[in-house]
Amino acid sequence: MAHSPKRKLFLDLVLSLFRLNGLLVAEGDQMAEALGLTSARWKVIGVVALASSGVTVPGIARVLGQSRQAVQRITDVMEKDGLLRYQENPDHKRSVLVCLTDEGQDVYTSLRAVQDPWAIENTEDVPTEELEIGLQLVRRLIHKFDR
Amino acid sequence: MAHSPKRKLFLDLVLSLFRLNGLLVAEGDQMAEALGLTSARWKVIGVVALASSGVTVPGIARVLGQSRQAVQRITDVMEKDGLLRYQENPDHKRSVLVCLTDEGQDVYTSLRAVQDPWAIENTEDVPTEELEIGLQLVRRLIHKFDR
DNA sequence: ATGTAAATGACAACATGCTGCTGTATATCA
DNA sequence: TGATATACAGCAGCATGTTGTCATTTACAT
Repeated sequence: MAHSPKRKLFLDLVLSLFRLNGLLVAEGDQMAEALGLTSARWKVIGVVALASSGVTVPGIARVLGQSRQAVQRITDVMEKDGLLRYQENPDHKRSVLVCLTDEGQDVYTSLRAVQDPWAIENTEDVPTEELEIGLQLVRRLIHKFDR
Repeated sequence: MAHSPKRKLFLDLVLSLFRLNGLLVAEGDQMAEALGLTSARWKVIGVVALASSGVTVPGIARVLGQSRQAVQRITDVMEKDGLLRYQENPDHKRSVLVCLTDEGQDVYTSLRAVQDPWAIENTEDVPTEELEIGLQLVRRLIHKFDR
C-alpha cells in the first residue's frame, strides 16, 4: 500500500499546495499593498463586491470556506477604515448586511486594475485545458474534504 | 482584457486553492491529533524524517517554502516535546542539525500508518493523469511566484 | 404553538505565518 | 589576507486563521 503510485503523487501535491498557498498570499499582499489592503482584505472585498445586494458575515465566511470569526475581524477593520458599511438586514434582526462604501467601490475598481492583468499574465503560457483540469481536481478535493 | 477566458478561470482557481488549503490544514490537524501533533508539526516531521542525516532549520524552511522563524518555533516545541533533537553541525558552528529522536521516529511511523491510507483513499477515484497534470500546474505556478 | 436545533454575534485563547531588527558566522572575491 | 556579501540565530510585533463558549435569534419539525 505504501508503494501505491498515487500515494507519493498525492503527498507531493499536498506539500506543493501548502507552498503555493503561501506564495499566493504573498502575491495578494503585494498587489493589495499600494491600495492599503492585505491579502485577507483582498479576499473579503472581492466577495462583497460580487454580491450586489449585500452579504452577511457568515455568508462571506461560507464563500471563502473560513470561520465567521476570522471574517468578522476583517470586516470590522474595513468598516472602521471606511471601505465597508454595515446595513440593516430586513431578514435578520442581528445579522447585518455588509456592503461596499463609495470609497470601497473605488478601491475595488483600482484592485481590479491590478488583479486582472495579474491573472492574465500568470496564465499566458498555461494551456486552458491544464487550468480546467487543475480547477476540476481542486474542486474535487474540496468536495471530498468539506464535510 | 477583463473578459479573457483564462482570467476568471485563474481567479476561480486561486480562490479554490485558498479554500483547499484551509481544508488540508484541517485534515492534517485531524490526522495528527491522535499523535499529539498539529498540521504544522506534521509538515516538519515529514521533512526531517526524509532527510536521513539531519537538516538545518533554514533547510527545512526552504523545503517548505516558509520563513526560518516559523520553522524554528515549531522545532523548538518539538524538541521540548522530545520528538526532535538538535545535533552539532560539523559544517556550521551555530546552525545545528535537526534529527528525529527514537520517540520522534515512532511517532513518524504511526503517522505514516494514518497518512498513507489517507492519501490512497483520497485518490481512489481520481485518475492518475489528473493528479499529474494538477501537480504540474501547481509546480508551474510555484516556479512563477517563487522569486 | 411549541420545543428543539441551527445560525449568529461577541469575546477569548491559541497556533501559525509574516516582517523587521541586531549580532555573529560563513562564503566569496579582490 | 582582508573586505564585503550572504546566511543564520534569536527576539519582537503583528496579521490571519482556528477552536471554544455563551447568549440570542432564527428556522424547523412535531
